[in-house]
Amino acid sequence: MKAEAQALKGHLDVLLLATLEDGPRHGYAIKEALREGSGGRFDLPTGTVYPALHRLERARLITGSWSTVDGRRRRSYRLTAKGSRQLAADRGSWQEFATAVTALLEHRPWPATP
Amino acid sequence: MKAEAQALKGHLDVLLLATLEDGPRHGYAIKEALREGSGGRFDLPTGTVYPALHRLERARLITGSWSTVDGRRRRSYRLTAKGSRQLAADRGSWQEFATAVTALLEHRPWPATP
DNA sequence: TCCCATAGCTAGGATTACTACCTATCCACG
DNA sequence: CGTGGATAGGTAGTAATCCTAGCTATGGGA
Repeated sequence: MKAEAQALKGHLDVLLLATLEDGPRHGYAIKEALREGSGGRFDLPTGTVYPALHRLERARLITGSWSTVDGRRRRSYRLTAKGSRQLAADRGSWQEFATAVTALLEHRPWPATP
Repeated sequence: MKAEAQALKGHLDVLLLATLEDGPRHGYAIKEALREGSGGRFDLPTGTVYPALHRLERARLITGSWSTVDGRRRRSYRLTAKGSRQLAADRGSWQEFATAVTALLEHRPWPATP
């Protein structure tokens, strides 16, 4: 059993959607954006990224199109309308989730302070 | 496929350990502590809680002992020394993780602010 | 009387991210 | 020239996690 495995814990999809928010990117660029945007913490193997993109495409949250740049084929992805809505919703969920976990870990009562 | 499924996303173990930080609790009480401490957000089914406790016990992060209160048998758990160390480490990991995700979702450059 | 809260449990399934592997191009360096 | 690294895409199979669905049992209140 590995120690650092499963580092993304179900939040990969939001992160992928978020990297596409300011315009289309291809898979490898998305991977790099996550690595750089997280200070190197999320340096994901391609075996994590590509299947996830396929999953998002099947769910119609993103759409991809092939192109060729410098002899290398690329698949560029962009957010669909559904994907944008999902991203907004997931952002909210993350906030809630993070607040709840932090509250429990910091031993604070839930912010219901009347 | 369910929408709200998999709500814990790999962070269940830290939360369980955290509820035991201020003293021993039995499984059901742990479940209630999580529910109340999260404002109802983490209302976990027992099929999530009990197997997780067994997992933590196998890993020697907690130890359990049987007792009987009001004719009901209980298994009380408490943190081991290893569990305490793990909790401290996991708290740090959570902070890092949450910071990274938030940075990416908020489109901020990584906190390298000079 | 009957159901709810309390208290414990398991089996099996769905989902997820990972490891390990593969192909191919372009470019820098020796 | 040729080799390795960065770029760019991919798959198969596995481990881990949390969930659903089901089970047993007690005590107390409607």
